[in-house]
Amino acid sequence: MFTHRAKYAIKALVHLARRVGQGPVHAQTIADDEQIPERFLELILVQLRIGGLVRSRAGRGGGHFLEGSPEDISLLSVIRAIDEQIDPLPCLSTTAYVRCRDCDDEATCTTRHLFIKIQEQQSALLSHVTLASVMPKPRMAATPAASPKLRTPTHPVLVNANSQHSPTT
Amino acid sequence: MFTHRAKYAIKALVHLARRVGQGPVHAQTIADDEQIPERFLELILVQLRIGGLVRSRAGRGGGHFLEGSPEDISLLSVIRAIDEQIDPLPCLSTTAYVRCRDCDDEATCTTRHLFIKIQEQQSALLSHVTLASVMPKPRMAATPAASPKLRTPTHPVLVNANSQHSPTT
DNA sequence: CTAAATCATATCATTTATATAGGAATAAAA
DNA sequence: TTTTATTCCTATATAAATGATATGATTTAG
Repeated sequence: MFTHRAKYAIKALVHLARRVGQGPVHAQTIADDEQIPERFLELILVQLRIGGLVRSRAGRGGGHFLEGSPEDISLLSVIRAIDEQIDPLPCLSTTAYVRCRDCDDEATCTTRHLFIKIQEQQSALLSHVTLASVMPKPRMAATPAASPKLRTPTHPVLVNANSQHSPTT
Repeated sequence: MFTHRAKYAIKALVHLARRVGQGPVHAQTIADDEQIPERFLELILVQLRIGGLVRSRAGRGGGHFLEGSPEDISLLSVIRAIDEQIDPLPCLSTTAYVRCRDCDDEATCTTRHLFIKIQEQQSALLSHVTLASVMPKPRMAATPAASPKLRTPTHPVLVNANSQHSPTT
C-alpha cells in the first residue's frame, strides 16, 4: 500500500507538470483542484522541496513549481522524498539502518538476501515511471480521431506484463 | 516496507520448506530457531493455514507443515495471506474497496490508472518469487567444489535487473 | 486421563499515518 | 513603509495499524 501522502504528492506533481512554464501555482489552488486538505498538502510540498522535486517562492505571487522536467521525475524519487522508509526491511536501509534482532548473521540471512532482490526489482520498477509517462502527450493536435489511449509513448512507460489486472488484497 | 509479520511468515515458511517430508514442526521449534516471538508466530501460522499455505495438526505430536510444494508458494500468496491490504490504493482492492474521497471519477483518474499499472507489475514480481527460489538446491552432492552461490536455478528466480543494489530510503 | 500441542479471542502498548493549528518568515504591491 | 498574500516551521491531536502478550479452550496421541 502506498500512503495517502504519496498519492497526494503524485497528484500535486502531476498538477504542476501540467502547468510547466506557467509560473508558480498556489498550494491552495492545488488543494482545491485535487481535493487535498490544504494544510496537509503544504507539508507535503515542503517535503518535495527538500527532496529537490519542486521549488517554491514565498510571499505574494508566490507558489510552487517543478524543479526539473516531468521526464526526470520518477515515482521512485517521489516515494523517497515522501516516505522516509522505503526499504523492505530496516536492515536494508542505508540512512535508517536498524539491525533485525531476529538475525544472527546478515551475511547469510536468507530473508535479507531475498528482500535485497525484491528491493532492486521494485526500485527499478518505480524508477522507470516518470511524471511524463503518466501524462497524455498533448503534441500536434490531429491524428485521424483514433483512440488516444494507446499513443506510443516517447518516454519510458510501464510494460504491460501479461496484464490481467491481477487479483487483489 | 514489508511488515514484521510478513518477514516472520516467510522465515517460518522457509523453515518448513527445508523440512518437507519430515513430518509436522512445532511452532515452538520454529520460534526458537528463527527467533520469532512464539505466541506471535502462532497467530501468523493460523493466518497461513487460513490462506492455505500450511496445514496444522493439533494435539500431541502435532505441528505445522507446508500445504503445497515450495515451488508453488509465491511471495505474493504469502503477502496476501498475511497483510490484509496489499493494493496501492483502497480504491483498487476487490475485497476491501473504498472509494477515494479526493476522486470525482475513477474512470478518468490519472492516479488510479497509474497505480493499477504499478500494482500489476508488483504482483507479477512477487508472484515469480517462490519459496523454492530462495532455497539452495541440495541436489546431487558433487560438482567440483565450485561456488554454490550461482547454481543455475530450476525454478523461476528474480532476474538481476541491472542490479546495483539501488540507493535506499 | 493426561500431556503436548494447536486454536480462539481479547487486550494492551507502541508506532505510524493523517491530519489540524498558530504563527513566523518572505516578498510583492500599494 | 504598510498591507496583503503566500509559503514555511513547529507543535499538537486523533485515529488506525502494527506488534506483541495473555488466558484459556480444544484437539489428539499415547
